[in-house]
Amino acid sequence: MRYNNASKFSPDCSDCPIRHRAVCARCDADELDHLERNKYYRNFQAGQTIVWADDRMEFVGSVVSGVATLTQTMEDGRTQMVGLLLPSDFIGRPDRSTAAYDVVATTDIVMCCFRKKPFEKMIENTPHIAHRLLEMTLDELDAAREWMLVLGRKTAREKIASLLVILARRGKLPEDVNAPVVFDLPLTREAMADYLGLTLETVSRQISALNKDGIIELKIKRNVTVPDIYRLTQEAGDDSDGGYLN
Amino acid sequence: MRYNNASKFSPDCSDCPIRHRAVCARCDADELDHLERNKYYRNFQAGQTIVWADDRMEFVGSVVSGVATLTQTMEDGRTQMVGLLLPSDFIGRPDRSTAAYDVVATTDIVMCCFRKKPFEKMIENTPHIAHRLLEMTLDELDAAREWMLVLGRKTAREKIASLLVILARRGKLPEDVNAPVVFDLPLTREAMADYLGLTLETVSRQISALNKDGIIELKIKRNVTVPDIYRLTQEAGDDSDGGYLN
DNA sequence: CGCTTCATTGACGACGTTCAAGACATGTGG
DNA sequence: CCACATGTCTTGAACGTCGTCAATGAAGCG
Repeated sequence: MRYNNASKFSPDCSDCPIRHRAVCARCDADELDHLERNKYYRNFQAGQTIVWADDRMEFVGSVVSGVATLTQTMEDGRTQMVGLLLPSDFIGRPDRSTAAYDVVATTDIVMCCFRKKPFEKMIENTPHIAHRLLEMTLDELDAAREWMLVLGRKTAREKIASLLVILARRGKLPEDVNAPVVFDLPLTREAMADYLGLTLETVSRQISALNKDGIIELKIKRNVTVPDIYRLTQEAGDDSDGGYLN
Repeated sequence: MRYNNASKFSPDCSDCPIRHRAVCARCDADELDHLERNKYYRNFQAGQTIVWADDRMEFVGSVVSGVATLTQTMEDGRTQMVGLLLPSDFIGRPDRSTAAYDVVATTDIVMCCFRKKPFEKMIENTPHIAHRLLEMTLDELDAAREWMLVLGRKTAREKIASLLVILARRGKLPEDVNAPVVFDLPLTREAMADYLGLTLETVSRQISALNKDGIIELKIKRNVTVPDIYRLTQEAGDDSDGGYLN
């Protein structure tokens, strides 16, 4: 949406919108300087595949703006999304030459990239990067495990509510916990289905049901208003109200 | 089974059965020396809870022998296993004071432990440990994502077959890929159900079906013979035959 | 305007859950 | 040695959630 070409970004890391959350979060001025000299921006359009599973991966990088997905596909075509990449999330694994999953941009997206070899050297020489990368990986592992509960044990309605809770929280600061939340869905019904282990028809039906029950309000198909986050959280089955995961 | 008390282990890391796979795998002699002075062994019996979710975690450690599970439980009692911990796997997260999940021993188990504070210092001072821990965490993340596909998109029969493939491979070297594999199930039907997002009845039925179809052979309830791993792999839906994940 | 993509809704059926009974193995006490 | 209890597993029958197949609607675009 905003930021649909790389030139909109200054090369100055200190202005970067993901400065304090990305893999560079713990770096000091010197380290940032070094990153600055090696980084380059890349743009991808909505729907474009950023990386193909099993292909050689010659770069790694952070999502600066936009949304991407990690998906896995079986030979008969069944697909499961295994990661949702939002701004500040990291793509690519050091020490591995090929990608394990497809990475697809679901909106226009800007990435801050590094060639893989130099980045691996930086990890070795810059403990702050290595440390932050471990921290982020552990957070992703927690998120994946949270999602395993959703996939394995929740009903269709709870699954939809769980996804909406995540999307509603991400981006919003927890200050106005009780204020209505409005946001656009960055995913199609099919992508949501792939995330939740459902069919797109079931996703559609459950969203309609939540709408009818007043848990959410849909004016336009992709725009959601959540009048009461707490009720939505209850529908998700996560009734331990206060706690936000990260 | 073997190793049901700590005294069976020499304090010498170089004799350790998980020496080359655990968090210490990359350490040199000096570093190992330091670990040796700080480690201590702990035993847990089958069924015993090693860590309770949300409890304070004052140690971290590696599974030396035996099997443990990570599980998550909803208020209404639904539970989902989110990790299966086999020898060399690591328990505990540096930089976090409380456990995120229940950790339960499903067999008698021996762990090689470190108090948390000293271990965090060692991570900072010993890049080999930090690096290996990142590597292991990335592997766990891949395993979790693999499991998300199982939970979200596979049928009950494929789920059971997937679990059996993992258990059959782990421990066996891939040299005799085509030889029959025999092993004991370290999990009850209920634990398998919790792993797979099924009920224990469905697990039982599908195991019986695989037995009837000759994919596996059950003489005793907990002992499985796999005459042809390739057929089992096909039943799991992972027909890209050769590739073992790690 | 037709074409494509995305979403909604209905009818029907399959797969897995739920509820229930019983089998099997192990251990305890009379 | 048997009676009885307990935990684990198996099997059956009925039900319900969600998937499948299909038709229709809504929005964007050349």
